Amino acid sequence: MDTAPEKTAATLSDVAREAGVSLATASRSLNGSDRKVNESYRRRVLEAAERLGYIPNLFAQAVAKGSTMTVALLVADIADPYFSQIASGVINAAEEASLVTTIAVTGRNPQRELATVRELRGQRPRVMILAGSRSSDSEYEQQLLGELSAFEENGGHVAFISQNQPAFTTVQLENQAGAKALAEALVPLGYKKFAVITGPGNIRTGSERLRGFTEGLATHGVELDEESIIHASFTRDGGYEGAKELVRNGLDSVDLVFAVNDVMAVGAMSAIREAGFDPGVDIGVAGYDDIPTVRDVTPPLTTVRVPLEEVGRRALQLSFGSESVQQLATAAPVETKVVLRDSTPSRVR
Amino acid sequence: MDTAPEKTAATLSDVAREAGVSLATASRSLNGSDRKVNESYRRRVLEAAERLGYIPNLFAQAVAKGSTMTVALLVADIADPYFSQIASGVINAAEEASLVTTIAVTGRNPQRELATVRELRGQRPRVMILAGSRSSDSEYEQQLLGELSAFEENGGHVAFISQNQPAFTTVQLENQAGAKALAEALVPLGYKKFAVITGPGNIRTGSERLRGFTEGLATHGVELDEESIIHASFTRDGGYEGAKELVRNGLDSVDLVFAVNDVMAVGAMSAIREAGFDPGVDIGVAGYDDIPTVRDVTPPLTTVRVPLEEVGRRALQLSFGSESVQQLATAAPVETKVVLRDSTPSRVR
DNA sequence: CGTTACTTGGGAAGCGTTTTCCATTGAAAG
DNA sequence: CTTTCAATGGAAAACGCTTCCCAAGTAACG
Repeated sequence: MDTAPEKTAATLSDVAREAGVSLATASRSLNGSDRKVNESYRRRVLEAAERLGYIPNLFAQAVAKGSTMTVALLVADIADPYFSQIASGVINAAEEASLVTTIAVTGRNPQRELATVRELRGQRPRVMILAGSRSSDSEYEQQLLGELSAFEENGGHVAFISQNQPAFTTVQLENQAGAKALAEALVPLGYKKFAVITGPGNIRTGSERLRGFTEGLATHGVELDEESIIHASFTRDGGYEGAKELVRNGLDSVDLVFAVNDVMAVGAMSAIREAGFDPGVDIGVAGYDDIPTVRDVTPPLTTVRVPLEEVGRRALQLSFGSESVQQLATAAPVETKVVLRDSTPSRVR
Repeated sequence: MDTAPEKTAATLSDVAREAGVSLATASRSLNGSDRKVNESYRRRVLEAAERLGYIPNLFAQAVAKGSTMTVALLVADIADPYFSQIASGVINAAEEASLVTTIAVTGRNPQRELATVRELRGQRPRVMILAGSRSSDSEYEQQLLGELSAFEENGGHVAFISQNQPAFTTVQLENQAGAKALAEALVPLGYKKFAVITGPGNIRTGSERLRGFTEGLATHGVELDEESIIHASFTRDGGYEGAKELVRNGLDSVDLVFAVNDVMAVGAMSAIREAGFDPGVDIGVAGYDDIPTVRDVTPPLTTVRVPLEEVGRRALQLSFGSESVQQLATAAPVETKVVLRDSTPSRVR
């Protein structure tokens, strides 16, 4: 049995001893301290560290300093492109600030989300970023908000993405305005009879987009009746099933289906196609988010672009900014923009 | 200015004092200790903790115990579905074992990868999982391997995904065998003239898949000439550009293009379509990985399924397993399977 | 009952750092 | 020459926890 030697990693005391200096001096030479240390000492320490392959223990540092290098990110599902893009932005921004990102997933389960937040607090992260799809289930919501307030009172920062969460820093995603703009861009193309596939009632992002869309239609005097709104799970399969239901209800009268996010829209398109309709020809389809893949489905999907990477980045920066910067940026929402593609060709003449 | 009170979080001593017991007893009642503590004491501690909103400081625990609760995951690009699915598996498995996952991205840059590994060591994670696309650039590779060995010598675990990295635990992805099987499934469908879009020469996953594919063709007496192999970046845009190049070189003689991963294949399909060809009709297209979106592109993409979530999960489990379990599982690669879809219809008769 | 053997609380050491505080030195100032 | 002060090294306290070790209490046993 080739049992490994398993000598534990070199510690700072090892380095100090090796260099023949005190612990204090070693610490000061290695980690950015304001205290000056004689160049010759510093060199000796650095060399000793090199020789021993010393790597400072981040956790011990955190304990000693009373502040950590971590930012915690909560997402519903990291495999969903929406979240993985946000994560990408957060991670990159964090690395630039030499912070470490830890990710936890909630699976859109409020109960689990609450539990996760609680556990995450144990990490004493500098920032906790909660991304999207917060449910509006009030029982848990209260507790969640309470937990987060406590976290902030102990010196942590919280940033929400997408929710308008008055008590905390938020990267506003303008779901309602974006969806409204989409509707207003669609009507002039000649679409008359709309259907919407949205998420479960308790998912805010979905409701907001639905509301905005309805509003946009109303502006043009188009009404969206109850039967054309169908609720499904917030995933690709949800979109697929939603469209199936739409088909069952008789798709013929419908002009255009708006799925409240791109993955749902993509699923819907597949279902529509399977039902023998030709998306983009027989019926328009639109999504929301502009995730990368929608350029590559056929036909390319009309959607509302939201710069997800940028959003993640911004969430991190915001949570560090001074009060005023936060106010400002919270006030100035991220730029969303309607992107018309072939899935919604013009129908006029 | 509504300056927050900013009382720092309750500590274990606070709890002990509040409950009127010693630190030791408090610790033992709260965190799973083997030592039994009198029920009445335990209750008092628990109540005190509740009252104070005490949450144990994970880092302090880690320092005290000399072992951490983190697993570090290194990916090239978290926004790439390939990696985000793996990440999903890792995170879920980690949470089940109540471990915290930290993610770092390397952007496929060997230099950055090396630096990241070095920094990650500072976290003293229980496990470090390096996912895919390791380059075979020997200069950095040596240093990387050295860094990892040092990490293991200090008691850490390392798991590779996809690479056959003899010195470390590895989740084998059978790239070569999978691609070979794909080729062997494709030839009988009547395809004769193949082209391959692969990654930069130094990305192993790409080379292995290319090699397997070539091998599979050879089995059936089909040869793949140098000009039909084009190198591009390992991303969607790489696939797109690669296909464009293929088109420029004259696509007419080509029957089927195999892109070594799905995102590339999807990009390639778009380029092919833009060039006026009809993928799946004029020309077959195949990818690799079976990421979720390929079901929803048109036509649905033929590919090789690799259960990415499962792979991530397994990577984590493996790195904890006993020696023998590791050997076994390292030996038993994860199951890959050719999935024929409409992008490669049969051409015979 | 007297011994021995468990239990179980608490004091204190220890984990790997940072940082406070003191002590020493040497130079500038009078 | 003293006196004062800015520099800079080191001893030790501190961070928030776990755990070793001891002592006191209780149970078991002959």
